[in-house]
Formats: sequence, structure tokens, C-alpha cells
Amino acid sequence: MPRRSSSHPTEAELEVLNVLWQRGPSTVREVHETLQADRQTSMTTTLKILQVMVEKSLAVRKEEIRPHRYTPALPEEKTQAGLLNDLARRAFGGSVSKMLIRAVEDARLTGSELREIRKLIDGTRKDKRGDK
Amino acid sequence: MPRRSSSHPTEAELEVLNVLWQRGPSTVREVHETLQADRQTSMTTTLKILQVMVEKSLAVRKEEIRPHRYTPALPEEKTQAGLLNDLARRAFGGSVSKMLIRAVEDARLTGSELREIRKLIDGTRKDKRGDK
DNA sequence: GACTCCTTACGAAAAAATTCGTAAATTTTT
DNA sequence: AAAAATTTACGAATTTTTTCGTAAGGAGTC
Repeated sequence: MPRRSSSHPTEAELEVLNVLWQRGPSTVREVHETLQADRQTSMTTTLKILQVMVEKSLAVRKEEIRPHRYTPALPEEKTQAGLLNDLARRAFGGSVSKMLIRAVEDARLTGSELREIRKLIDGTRKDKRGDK
Repeated sequence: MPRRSSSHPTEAELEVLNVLWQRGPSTVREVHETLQADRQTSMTTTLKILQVMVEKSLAVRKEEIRPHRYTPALPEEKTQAGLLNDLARRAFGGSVSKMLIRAVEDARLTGSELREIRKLIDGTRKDKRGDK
């Protein structure tokens, strides 16, 4: 079964994506050195992961300049939303709202965070009037 | 690095946990037949996964009766909370609240779901008065 | 161009996760 | 209690992911 070209980022790939989101277009070296803080691998490992990510269309490589620059194929928000949906599917019977409710219950949120979420909800709610 | 005994459930393990959460104490056969809906594997595969889960302390095996019964080692809520924290760490810079805000933005929630979340927030908020 | 230095390609080893076949153990049926 | 059916143990094959070593490619310097 072909995994390349669909599916979600693996663990190592997600770490790389975090760097790309944070840094913007980056060289292998830049990604690698950023990762060195947590992970302890050789640079060809980082390169390989990036290459696989390009194969899978998780990242894009710009070859105009050298060294090549890598960027995320999708905006951070899209990937994060995908991961959230995936987790809802895998661990919450497919229900995003169940997941959210559990998360709000569990999370230790500060007052300002709660206010922010509440604001979001109030905003969304306008569009939902009349909903069941 | 020993993975057994710590860490999070793998993909296949999570599928099994879903069944155990849903069904309560179950035999290998029961788990396997429930999984057959989605997955297409032999029963010894299901058994093996269960055995590994016991090794990792993700599940408990009751041997009093036969066939053996398996149960989740942790309550559903604990594991779900762990997975949420893990996702926050891996994809949201460690911030649960960032993740939540993104999730509320993205999710298409119904009015009643929004009300429920709002109620939770209002409830939590009492304990947070005076917070920044 | 020859020599360095850095970057990229490539294939394969190592590690992790999933799958299964076979046989031993146990229970059920006859 | 023998035969049949089911359950469990076990080790190994397969697949996926991560890691790396080695060599090829390209850029800059002498």
C-alpha cells in the first residue's frame, strides 16, 4: 500500500515541519542545527527526511538557489487541523467536539486563555443561531 | 532505548484500546472480530498486539477465566488526555491552549456543542478568578 | 585544473511496528 | 479419553521509519 503521497507526517517529519514553520524557508543545515537541540543525529539523516518529505509532498524544495531551501507544502494551520481531526478520529470515536470538551476539561487554562476561547465561541455562535 | 513500559500507544494499539473502551473486558476473539470491520488481519495478529500491550502495561490480562479477558490499564480519559498533551507538544509548540484555540476555530461545532463548551469554561472560570 | 569545503544522492543498515505461521496448551465435543 | 475446536505462545517475516556511510556533485580558492 503506497504511503507516499498521502497520509500524515511521521514523528521525525513533524519535528522538521515545526522547524520550517518557525524559520520559514530553510537549508538542510539550518534545519539540522535547529533540531540538534533535541535530537542527536547526523546531517544526512535530516537531509534524508527532507527528501522523503518532498516525495510525500509534505515539503517543497526550491532549487534555484544553493544550498536548496525547503518549505512546508501546507500552511501550519492546515497540517495542525489535519492532525487534530486525525486524533479525533483515532481516539475520540471521530468526534471533534468530544475531543474538545475533554481537552477543555483537562487543560489548565488561564483566565485569559478561557476568555479567548469564549470569545471565539461567541463569535462562531452568531452563525449557528437556529441550530439544534 | 526501551520503549516497552512507557510512551504512548501505537496506531494499532490505539485501535485495540478503542475496542476495549467500548466493550469493556474482552477476549482476543471479541476484540479481533470488532476490529474486522476496519482492519483485515489474522487473529494471532490481534493476540500479539494485546500481548505487547500487556508487556507495555497498556492493557491488563485477567487469567482467572478462560479465554483470558483484556482490559485497558488506564481509563479512557487518562489516555485521551495524554494523547492531547502529546499532540500539543509535538505540533503546537507545547501549548495546549494554542491547540485548543485552533481546534475551536477549525471545528464545525453545533450550537449545543458550543453551549456545552461554554458551560465548561464558565465552570472552570470560577476557580480562575484573579488569574491574569 | 587540482585541492578543499560544503551539499546532495543513494543505497543499505538499524530500529520500530505490524503481521503471520506453526505448534503447544487448553477446553469442548463426541 | 480421543478427537475436534479454540486459545495461547513464540519466533520469525514483513513493512515502515529512522539512521547513517560513502560517494558523487558543485562552488570557491590557489
